[in-house]
Amino acid sequence: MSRFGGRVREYPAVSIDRFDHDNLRARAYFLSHCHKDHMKGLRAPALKRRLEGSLKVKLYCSPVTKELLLTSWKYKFWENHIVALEVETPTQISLVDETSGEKEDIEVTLLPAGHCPGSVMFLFEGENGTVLYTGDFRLAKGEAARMELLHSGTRVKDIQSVYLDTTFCDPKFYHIPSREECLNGILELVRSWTSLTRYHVVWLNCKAAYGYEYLFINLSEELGIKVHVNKLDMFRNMPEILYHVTTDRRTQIHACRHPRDDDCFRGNRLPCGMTCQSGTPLHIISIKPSTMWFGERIKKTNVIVRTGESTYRACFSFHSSYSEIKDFLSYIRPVNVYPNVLPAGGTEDKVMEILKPLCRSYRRNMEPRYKPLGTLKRVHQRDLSDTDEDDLFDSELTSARPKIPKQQREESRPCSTRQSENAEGNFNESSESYKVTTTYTSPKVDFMDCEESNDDDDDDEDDKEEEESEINIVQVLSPEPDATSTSNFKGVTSDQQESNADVPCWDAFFKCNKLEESSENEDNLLSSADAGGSQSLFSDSDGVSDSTHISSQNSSQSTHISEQGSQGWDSQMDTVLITSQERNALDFSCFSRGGSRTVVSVLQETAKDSQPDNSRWKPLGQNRPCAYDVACDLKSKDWEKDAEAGTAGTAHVQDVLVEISDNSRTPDLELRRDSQGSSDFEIPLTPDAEVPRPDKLHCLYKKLAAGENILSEKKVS
DNA sequence: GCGATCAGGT
DNA sequence: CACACCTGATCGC
Repeated sequence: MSRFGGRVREYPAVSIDRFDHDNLRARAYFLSHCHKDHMKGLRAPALKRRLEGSLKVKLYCSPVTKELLLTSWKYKFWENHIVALEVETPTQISLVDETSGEKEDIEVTLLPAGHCPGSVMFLFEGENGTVLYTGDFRLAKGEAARMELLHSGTRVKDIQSVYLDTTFCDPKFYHIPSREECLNGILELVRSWTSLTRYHVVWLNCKAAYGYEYLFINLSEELGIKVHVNKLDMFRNMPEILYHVTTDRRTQIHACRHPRDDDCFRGNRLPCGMTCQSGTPLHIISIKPSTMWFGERIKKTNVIVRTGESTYRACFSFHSSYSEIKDFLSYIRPVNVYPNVLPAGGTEDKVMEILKPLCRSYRRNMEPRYKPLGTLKRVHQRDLSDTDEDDLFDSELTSARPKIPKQQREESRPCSTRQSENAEGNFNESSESYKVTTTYTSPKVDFMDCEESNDDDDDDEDDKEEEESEINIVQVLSPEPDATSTSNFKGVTSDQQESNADVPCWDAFFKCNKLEESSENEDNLLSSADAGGSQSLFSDSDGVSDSTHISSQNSSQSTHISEQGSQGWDSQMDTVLITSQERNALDFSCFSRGGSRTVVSVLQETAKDSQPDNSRWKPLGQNRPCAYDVACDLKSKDWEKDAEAGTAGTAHVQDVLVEISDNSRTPDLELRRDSQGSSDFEIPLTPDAEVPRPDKLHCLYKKLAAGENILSEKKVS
């Protein structure tokens, strides 16, 4: 929870996300998003009074935030005092002191924050320097590098201070599965359940807060099932959301709530009261979105955990993980950083210890630090969001780093035409491994801070885990093991392969982006190789493997209110607050659609991170797609393509065999981790050490296994 | 009666 | 583990 006091040191005349106490005297207010902990004092009588006596005081926020806020009658009195600022559009604001007439100009730019609909970061530029207030944010690695307006020319702006969302700024939250992984895990679970019969319904046990909309949208898009919610009037001007939610209870996906909804559920009743449909009792499972995280060295990420007979938890995070935070900050590299949040059990000092080294004000001349080897080969090309390595010896001047060249970004930018052109040639490679998804998973795994390493005994461990699965590991996708679901999966697999073969889509972009990314960042090469290699190298005996899903999907959560008329919903698109023309920015599509009951599994390996994801729908200058635009457009575009191709949609597949992957890859992984700038656990590489090659390592492992002494081969000091 | 705060719950 | 919210109790105005 935010403990930000509302004001930044550089511009004390503005208040952000806090509206009580001293903030009552602010000359301008800013609201980053519509979560209650960022709205303290916003409806207090004291502030209301102040507004009534003022012509000048305004509240600035994104159009979506304004819309959401004003939907509540409690905030209606703000109506004439809110100014919606278009995202990524620098705006000059005069801060006038109404009593003294004193005036100060400031430029503010809203940047998408990926936290919930309408969520933004504020970039302030003025006489006292450039300040970035992140609000709450979830940005995948590399996203900062793609934000045009964080740059000036080709370099990152000189940012004095960052006020940072440090919710998960603790190494124990090292990795949180990407939005796509989580989304697709949920998707496949919901798909498998709801496809059994129409009486199989899912209750998404979501909190009463904005932020789950992209989940609803994507489930609805993929499965053609709208999501039942208690209220949807706040989305009345956001057709891309509105279309996918409903107040009609006769649907198979529910996200409705009730004060005692857990009791409802226990009584086989949905929070909305539904318990049967046309006389037939419903079969309900619940899925509770929860944040799951993984320590640095965990080897697998199960994004779905079965917690009971018919209850599941699904990974879902509104906030950036530790590694994402570090990536972000080390790219921005401000002079100062101030945490907005104290992570659980953490102290300010502890957080600062982590953050300070990523700032320019930090003098690191005490001890020499070496560039980890992994970065050497990509110093010029890597993903610029990578952490500090290549600045290790640099002075402040160099902290303004080149952003990703526009052209490159353009390539990552989904564009339907380009996509279809490229698609076929590209997608095969990254989509060659498919697996029926049957996810075995243990609650322990998911909520554990897995520091256990994925070293040499991976195979053994895997065996062990499979044994465990007999006991406490559950089969997620066939909650009620029955022939139906099982055969369903199998059939699906082949379908999917077919469709993947025919339909240009997700994978095309994946590949496309991979190419893009890989020119900057070797990680993707690795994951790409992994994805391709895993299947042939390690096949599961029964074609069913312990897995997590990943796949398509986008969705940055920050949003505009926007139109996007396409296909089926033109009729709903008539109310539009803002027009963000971004067609051409939109699609990297890859949505399954239509009748496809694809089941895809992705064995995901933690260290791979979410790199590929980032590239797919990055905010790209002014034409950046908003989450919903993207979601919508993706669908429609894909639909079109599917129609053209005459095939069912496809789902993206990127398999990385977790369990196995790693004997041969361990060194790479290690290196990658190092190179991504996590400095918590690793022992720094010896400066001129060579990276062991997989074959060499294999040799070493063999010797180790045989009890031979390998020390003679390596110089040990 | 209202709001702020805290405890407790999900 | 923690988020973001709700409810209910208590306190002060």
